[in-house]
Amino acid sequence: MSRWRPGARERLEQAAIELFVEQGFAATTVPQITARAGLTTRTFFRHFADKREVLFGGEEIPAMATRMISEAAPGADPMTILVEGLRTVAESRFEGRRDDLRVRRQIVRSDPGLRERDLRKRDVVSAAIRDGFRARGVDPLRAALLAETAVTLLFVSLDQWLDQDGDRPLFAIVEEALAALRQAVG
Amino acid sequence: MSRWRPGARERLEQAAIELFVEQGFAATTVPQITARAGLTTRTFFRHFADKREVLFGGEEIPAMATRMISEAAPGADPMTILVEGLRTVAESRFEGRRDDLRVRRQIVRSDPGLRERDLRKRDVVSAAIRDGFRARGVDPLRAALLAETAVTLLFVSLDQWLDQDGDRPLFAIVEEALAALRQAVG
DNA sequence: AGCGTGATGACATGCGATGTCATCACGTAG
DNA sequence: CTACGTGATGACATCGCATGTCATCACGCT
Repeated sequence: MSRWRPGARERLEQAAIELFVEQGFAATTVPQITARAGLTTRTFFRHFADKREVLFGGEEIPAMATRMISEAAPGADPMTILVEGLRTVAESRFEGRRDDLRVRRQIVRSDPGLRERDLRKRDVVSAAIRDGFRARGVDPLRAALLAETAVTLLFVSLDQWLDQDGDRPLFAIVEEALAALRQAVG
Repeated sequence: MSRWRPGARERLEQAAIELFVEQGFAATTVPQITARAGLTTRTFFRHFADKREVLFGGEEIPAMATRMISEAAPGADPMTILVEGLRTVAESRFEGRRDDLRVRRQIVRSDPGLRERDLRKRDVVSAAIRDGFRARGVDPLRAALLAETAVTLLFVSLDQWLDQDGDRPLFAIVEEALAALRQAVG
């Protein structure tokens, strides 16, 4: 084995979530997190830019968006690309993780600072989609509107999906939301 | 005159914007702002919850949204209420302030933390619209989608409006964005 | 065996943010 | 005219986040 136990980042994420649930985000200090993970404060900030970031590790979704849009068939309709992308993201990144996501949502809702960070992460997704469509030649206004709409559909549906008692698939709710949106604005 | 020069809040806002332009948001300390405004650090935090908030003083837009939605004609179509609300906000809160808003946008763009705060302010607007429609009996899914769409239309259009060299009215761009959205999702 | 590399620990520091109490001017009641 | 309440501000202290710097140690490569 190496000098240090492996998985420092994962241990920090786990310890942080535990402490946030136990005593709240604001009441949890970084030294408490690192103590539980068996590391030092300085190491925490080498893995995460700030205390909030420990809850928002992944950059996979914007990367998926960029890839899926750039690899779509040359003449494909943007809205078709969008819906297929939403299906892929819903099924690969959210489906089957409802309990974890509910815990996360509860923590995020408990702190305005975490809500801000959450919104910025969504904005990064939106920017990736927007830039992806622009690279395909979609005009900037439409690209921006499509990107914002995609993020709206995904996260409004995500909230409904986490609220429900049953187990309707997330993407079914996304499709329902899209139909509702079309009716509402049309 | 009173013991203290009046307009402490306005002086702090003015001094902060000046310093942010001169030397950047991160490089500006609260003591620098208060020194220029002739006040103390403690007084700054009595007027603003944190350093970012000095750029986001107004709560008028969510209040306008709540009022306009609740006072609309009983049977009015939600989308009609929305568009009329966008017209009112565009003309009363943005039109004629392009230079100020450009400076503000530049400052906000220069710092990720300010971008986060900006997104949260938009989210407050969205929540006000959503709750307003729910109070009218609109079903929750549609209320959330309408609210997010309204915020998207307003701020995507605002960006285009600040980018343009000419002087098309903001609301004209909002209408163009709505047409583009209808075509894109329909 | 020696060296480079990368992750971590140890130490120091600045600033944001907050709690507490004192100070002073104004308005109002008596 | 005096006394008191009220509200804004100043002065002081404190905590925790965030960051810079250097040392330490294991591993892999040569």
